[in-house]
Amino acid sequence: MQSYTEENYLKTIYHLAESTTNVQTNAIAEQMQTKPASVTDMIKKLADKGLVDYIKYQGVTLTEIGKNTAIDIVRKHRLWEVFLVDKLNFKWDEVHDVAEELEHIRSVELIERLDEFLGFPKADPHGDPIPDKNGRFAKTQFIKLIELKVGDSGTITGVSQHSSAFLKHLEKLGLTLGKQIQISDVTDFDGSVEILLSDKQVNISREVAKHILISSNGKN
Amino acid sequence: MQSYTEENYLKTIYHLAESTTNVQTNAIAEQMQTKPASVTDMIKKLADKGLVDYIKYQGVTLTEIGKNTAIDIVRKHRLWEVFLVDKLNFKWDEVHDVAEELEHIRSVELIERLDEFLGFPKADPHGDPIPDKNGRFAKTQFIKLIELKVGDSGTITGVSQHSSAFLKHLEKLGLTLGKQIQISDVTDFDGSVEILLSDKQVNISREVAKHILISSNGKN
DNA sequence: AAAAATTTTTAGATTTACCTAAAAATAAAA
DNA sequence: TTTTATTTTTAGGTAAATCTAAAAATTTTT
Repeated sequence: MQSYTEENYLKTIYHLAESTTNVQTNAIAEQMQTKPASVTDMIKKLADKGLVDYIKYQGVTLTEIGKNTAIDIVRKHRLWEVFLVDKLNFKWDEVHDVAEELEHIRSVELIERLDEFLGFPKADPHGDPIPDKNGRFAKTQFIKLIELKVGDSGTITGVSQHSSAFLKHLEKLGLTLGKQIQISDVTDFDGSVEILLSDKQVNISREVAKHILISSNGKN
Repeated sequence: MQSYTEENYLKTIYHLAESTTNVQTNAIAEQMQTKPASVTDMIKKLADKGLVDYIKYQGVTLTEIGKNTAIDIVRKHRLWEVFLVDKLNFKWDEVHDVAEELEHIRSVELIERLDEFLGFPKADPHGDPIPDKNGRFAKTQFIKLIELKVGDSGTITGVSQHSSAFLKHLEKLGLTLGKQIQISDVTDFDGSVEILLSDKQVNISREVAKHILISSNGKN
């Protein structure tokens, strides 16, 4: 059994490991709003518990057990987000912080029943896949909107940024999950992208385009 | 903002204050499965924060703020219990421990929406009243089954013991909330009570009878 | 009202998760 | 390949919540 803090470290390492093999101390510290020295302390503890593999100065990787633990927390986080949106009518930009607390509630029974109550959802309100109770989930084949070329089209199926500010912005522009879009133009000057969204032209900054995930359904 | 631990102390003091004016150190320690020395430490802290009034060797009482905080935690606990039973099909003897964790989730919005989602319930699965968002709730006029006389009848509307063992036992005997009962006999020897429950005779020990709460609807 | 028993508090330690400041290792630049 | 910069670790310390053992206050009993 891990403390909330340990769980948060494991989750952070898990997410960081999606883009690098060896997760670095500083990256963890930045993500967790703490100091590198504190991270080193905790990493040692997690290593002692067999949840991470750790070589001094080389960063960490999750062990099998550590990874499963992290995935379980991610599962809980995402299921709670679905609950908040589907049942309690929260908006997708309001759920993150509460789910961040709820994910630590320890009851296998609770989560299994919640999963059932929600109808075994496959994705959370941001399009992220929800692992099943064995930790399995489909590797999603998303492409970042920024990587599409003029003429390409697809469906918005996810976002890679969960901040309220970002999500509210998307909402305002009408860029919500499930919407069909097509790239009409990419501005050389600032890299902003002009997209066609149900007969309407919408311009989004490069920064925004980086965090919208598309399931591509047709090349130019 | 209080720590989980502080919240648990406040809640415990609140419950103990239902039967005594000044809550004693040892009583808190016993209830919280900790040592009196730890209780003294925490009481000082709560007193510094203005949540309890404390005179050395004289026990504590909750201040207005402390009481409101405690009531809010009780509200959350009971709403979560309703959620677990009504929505996730937990049994009444399975909810206590999970609710004990859920009650600490800090989000006013979450609780208001949960309350609404559940249809603003007035009582939890054990018959305990749920305070509204202003902390108000009806003082319940329960009488302990043990205090009834032969011939008295009433409805089971609550229990004053939430342990799984006790609740499972009641379940087995058919003594659940809403059931009509009448006292047919009280045994001199061991104080056990013979009751009439929908044309069936059921015998319960004095210990059990102490923890069943009846809303009396007729004297002998 | 003294003696005995109980309750409560104090004093001093421990553990967890942090921190700062300085040292050590690694990586990047000259 | 040195020098410089960056990253990471170590050393030593703090605050929260706990503990044990002993002292102090209160209550009960004789």
